[in-house]
Amino acid sequence: MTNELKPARVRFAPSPTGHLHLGGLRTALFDWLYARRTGGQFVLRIEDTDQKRYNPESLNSLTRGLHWLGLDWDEGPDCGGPFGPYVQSERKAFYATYAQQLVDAGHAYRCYTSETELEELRKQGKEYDRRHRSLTAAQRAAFEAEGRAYVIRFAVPLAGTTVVADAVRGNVVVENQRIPVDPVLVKSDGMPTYHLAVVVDDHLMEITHVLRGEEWLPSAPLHVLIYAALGWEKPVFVHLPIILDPSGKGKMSKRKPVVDGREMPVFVSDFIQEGYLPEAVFNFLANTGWSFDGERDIFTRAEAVARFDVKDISAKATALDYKKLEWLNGIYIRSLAPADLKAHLLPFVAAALGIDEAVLAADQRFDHLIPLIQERIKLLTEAAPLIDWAFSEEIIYSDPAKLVGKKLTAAESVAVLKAGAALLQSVEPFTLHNLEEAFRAQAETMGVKIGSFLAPFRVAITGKTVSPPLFESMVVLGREESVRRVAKAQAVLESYARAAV
RNA sequence: GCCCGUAUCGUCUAGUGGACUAGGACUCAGCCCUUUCAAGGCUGCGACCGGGGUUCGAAUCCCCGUACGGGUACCA
Repeated sequence: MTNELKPARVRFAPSPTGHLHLGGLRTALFDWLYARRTGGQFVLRIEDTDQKRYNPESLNSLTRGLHWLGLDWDEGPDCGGPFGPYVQSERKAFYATYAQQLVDAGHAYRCYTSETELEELRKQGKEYDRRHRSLTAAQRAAFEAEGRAYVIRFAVPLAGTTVVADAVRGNVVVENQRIPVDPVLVKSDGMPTYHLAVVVDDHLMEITHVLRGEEWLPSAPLHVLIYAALGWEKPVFVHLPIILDPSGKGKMSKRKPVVDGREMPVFVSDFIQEGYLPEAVFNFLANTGWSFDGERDIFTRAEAVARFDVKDISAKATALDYKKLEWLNGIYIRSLAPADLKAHLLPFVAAALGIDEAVLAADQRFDHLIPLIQERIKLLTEAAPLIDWAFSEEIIYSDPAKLVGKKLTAAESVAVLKAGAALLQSVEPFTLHNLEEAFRAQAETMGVKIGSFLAPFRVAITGKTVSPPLFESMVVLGREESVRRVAKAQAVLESYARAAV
């Protein structure tokens, strides 16, 4: 298709403080979508300017999460690029240079107020009072002579307004007086704050579109002011709507929300662990805050890339609909070729059953079971409980009453089981078709509805009242084991029937 | 408190002044199919936050109110 959009340079700039969150993943996804749509570049940059909250493990989980979703970047800490380094802690020299430039131009100043002094102000309900904004040379020299630590603060204009041009909201106008009083640009430890670093890096890396969460909108005017003070051209701001807790009240937090009594995943690692397919999460996330069109909910990566545009992003915060995500995951599971589903299922089922992956992979029963459960699961984790019976040595009929078919007495169920056992032994060959034919004929002969007739066998074979299709299950198990289970069930039910009388 | 943003079925959304008796999807209910459970098919319930304007005409534009969300750090 013709590409009418200019190639964009976008970046995903997470801070490595913990696990990658769904909201962060969505931001990364939109970044990627826009870069790919326009034929531009997707840059990964690590914003680790807060050494107190730095968590070295988060970088791994971050790249793992992005790769899992199928996102790739053109420049970043791992692969380098022409605008490196891509880790902010390695870019301190840049920030120092531009901070000094701002100070020299009178747009920023050294503030010697200590954190304890600030704390006292705060206790009195006051904010910073710009006390060092216009120090005389002598005052400044005195502080320096004392060896006092300082921060560099931005001198926010005392009057006027600042306009943030946001691609999804239009112009947001803010009075400069409402911008927080002279925000810190460089901390006393020499590290820049987000505000300085993000502006310097986005400019130096030639970022054209800044996609980030809406929580940044309030500080965007400050950023606009910094761009102006430095004489730089601004990027296009695209503030993405916040992803809300499923209840719709409040941002998603680290705490797992509970839906229908179940705890739902919040970190990307949770989604991986709980059996979600990356394609489904991709599709779902693309639909939160953006939509393919009014009619289709399901689309491929390529289709999303071909249609994505930042101007179509919604400004409305969205509650996470886990039910819909699960439904979508089910759709994607059903669309998988059996071999692919097997590959996805292997680690989950092997772990749940306590079987070695290689052993399970070679087990023919597993192959035969997969098509039987494909349309019955929404999550990969749901497979094991559906097929564990096929791999257990012994079925325990702890509740013999379950072996009784609907509208049947225990004694009648014993008779059913007995008749079926005979069939299991005689059917030749032991195939789906033959079994079904024989059982249906027998049920009719005995005047029992097929559903009731089969119920005792379902429990005998699988130990459960809900299972994959029965005849298929018997075939998977084989004649011998099927006969053995039915015989045991029959014995259990007989003694239960006797006791009941 | 102050600042900013947002406001269509319970949820995700389509809708950019007339094509809207407001469309799709999830959820929920019912029916069909059916060896259980699913899957699938069909049907149904269900919304333009309120009030003022502007206009021949408003879900769509403006104002006020309300509600919700976000921000208000030497965190990002």
